Amino acid sequence: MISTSIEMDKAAVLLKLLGDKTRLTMMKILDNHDCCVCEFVEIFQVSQPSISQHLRKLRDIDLVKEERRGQWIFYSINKTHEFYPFIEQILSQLPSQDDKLNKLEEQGSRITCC
Amino acid sequence: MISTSIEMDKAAVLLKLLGDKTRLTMMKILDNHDCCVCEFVEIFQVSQPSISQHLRKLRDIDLVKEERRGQWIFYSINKTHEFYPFIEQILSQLPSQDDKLNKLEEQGSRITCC
DNA sequence: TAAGTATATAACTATTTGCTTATATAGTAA
DNA sequence: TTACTATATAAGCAAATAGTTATATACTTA
Repeated sequence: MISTSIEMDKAAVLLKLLGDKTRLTMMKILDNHDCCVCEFVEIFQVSQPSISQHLRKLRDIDLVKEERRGQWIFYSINKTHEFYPFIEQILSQLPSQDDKLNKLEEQGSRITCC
Repeated sequence: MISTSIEMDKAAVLLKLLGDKTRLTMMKILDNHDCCVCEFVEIFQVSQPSISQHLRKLRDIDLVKEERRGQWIFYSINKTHEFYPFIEQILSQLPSQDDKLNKLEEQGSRITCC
């Protein structure tokens, strides 16, 4: 059946996107907090373009939204995505990543940046 | 925390494995039925080595088990896997792939082979 | 035993991926 | 305006991926 086939296609695409530790952690964080690019750069200790490219992949299929706030661009989860319930159910089974944001806060990186 | 990090690692590895349409469909089928290699070859219309290689990846992290039955080697889901509940919850949200096995049955491929 | 069938592995290839550095774009503030 | 900050994009590269064909292994059956 065509609809079935399309859904498996879409599911595989989503799972592949989540099948990268950086993106998976991003999504887990974004599920509870909006974040800007520079925060992710700090958290993952990779280059800013690398973070931008991960976010672009997530944005390209509408999993996340971007919103400019002054100098910064904040990313948030798109909870209206057709597949958000699917994604959410996966994310809910992962350990909280709040410690990473807390660490930023302690460093002052969260406040400085956003 | 190290344990958290390890779990995100493992989850990403699992999701990456599921993030391939062939393997995802295999897992969905195996969740309800044992299958042998030649059935998958018929279903996916790719070469036998390609199927063997996908199954090997799934077996390498113990997601599936193999069992010889006479001339054939049957694969089944390893329901005792530490992460099986995680996997199962994903698979449960996918459309049934039974039509693919039914089609084999109609062709006589299922009976002939296994 | 020899021939046939099922599966695994090896070797190769084209494509995709995730990273990097360099640069472009866009907003902020002096 | 000019300098600065935040982000995106381009280009290039090494590694990973998924497929192929050729071949090896292992069981079945005559």
